[in-house]
Amino acid sequence: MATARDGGGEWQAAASARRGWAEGGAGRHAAGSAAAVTSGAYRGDPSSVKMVQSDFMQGAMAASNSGVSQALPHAASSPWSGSARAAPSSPPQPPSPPGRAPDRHKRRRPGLTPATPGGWGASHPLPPAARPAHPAAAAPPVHGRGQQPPPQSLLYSQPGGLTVNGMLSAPPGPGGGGGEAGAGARGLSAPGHHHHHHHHAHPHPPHPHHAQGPPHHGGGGGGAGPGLNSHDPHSDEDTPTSDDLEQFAKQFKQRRIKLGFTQADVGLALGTLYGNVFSQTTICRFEALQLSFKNMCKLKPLLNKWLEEADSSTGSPTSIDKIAAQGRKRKKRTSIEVSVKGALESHFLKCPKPSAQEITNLADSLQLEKEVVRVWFCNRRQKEKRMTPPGIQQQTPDDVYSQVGTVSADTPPPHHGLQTSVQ
DNA sequence: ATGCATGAGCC
DNA sequence: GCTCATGCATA
Repeated sequence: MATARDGGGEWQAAASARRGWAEGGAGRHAAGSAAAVTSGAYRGDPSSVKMVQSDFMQGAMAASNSGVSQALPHAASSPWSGSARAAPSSPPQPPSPPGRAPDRHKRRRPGLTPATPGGWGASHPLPPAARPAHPAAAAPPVHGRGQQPPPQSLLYSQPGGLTVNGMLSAPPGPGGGGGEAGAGARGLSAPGHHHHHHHHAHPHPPHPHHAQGPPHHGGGGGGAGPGLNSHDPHSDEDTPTSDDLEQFAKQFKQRRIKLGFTQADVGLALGTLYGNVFSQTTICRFEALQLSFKNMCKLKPLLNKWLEEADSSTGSPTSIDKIAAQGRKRKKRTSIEVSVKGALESHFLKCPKPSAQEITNLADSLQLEKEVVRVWFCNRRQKEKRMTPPGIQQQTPDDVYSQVGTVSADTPPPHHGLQTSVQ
């Protein structure tokens, strides 16, 4: 027990074999002594799982599956915004399964099911108070979570079958033109100066590891006066500034909540509207600015459209299901012990990018699988690149009565456990 | 809300 | 093997 071992090694089912997790790894993970445990027992039942979770509102996330995004390759590599390394030559070519021929290698194509009747694990116990008479077109959260979804027959899941409109193939962006907005822009500028994207020719971020200079958070001094910006953001379809993104994210969250939608609802709705489904996680991270700048830029237009849709509440019944999870199983999440985590962080401070050998040593000394350690470092680095470093808190307009200490002198709490209320 | 994980694309 | 986008599973 308490080992990183899987409950029988079955989680590796379908395509996971690629990583060799279950192949050669079977013998080496005697790891878990005390360093890491895989909490809970895995459920190898692809059909019975999902929907078991959710105490509050996370129901819909069960429905989201990685297979979806894979089915829409153009979703991952922002076609409208220049991407540093995302297929520069991939046209917004919507539906063409064979069209992805130019792929070099590893491109798995999950046998996607047309639609899953029970896929909509749906959402949430809507707070009656928060649910206005706005049955937005996006995600009609009318039926309870355990209930049968209405016999919808809308299929959009198939890459070739979707194309609800022409919008998919015609992103509002500059297309291939504005290709420079991408990676280089991640370095946020200090408030007061708008960063001008000067793409770095080399993969060296100007700042090794420290706060990405998150723009001022509405806090400001003195009071409830939000007169921070003279201009009105959230209207630009082109490369927004980090400040714009912050504003938009905040506003988006407000609206979303007012309309009574959960993050999961939105993620699903994006799928129904544009064919790109997103999980609760992603929406959450967007709102919290915990994505890379580039990623934020990519998502913003989508969310903006959703807002418009939801706002106008065009009562067009557009609920659909999404593709269900395939047999693909996932490695059980390793739970790294606190002390071990501390050790990892120490090493990270000294060396954010340890060599393979170092990783091996570290893994050995910590009694973790090498992969776990490697992934940990990857994730750690990624975290460093987020727009908003953990610890800062975005205050909602409700928090205008902040401390009287004027221009902030206190240290913000390490984490915010306070949400606006319902999710 | 977040930690660990997967996978595409790249080098 | 890395980065980056993304999400399942979990706290």
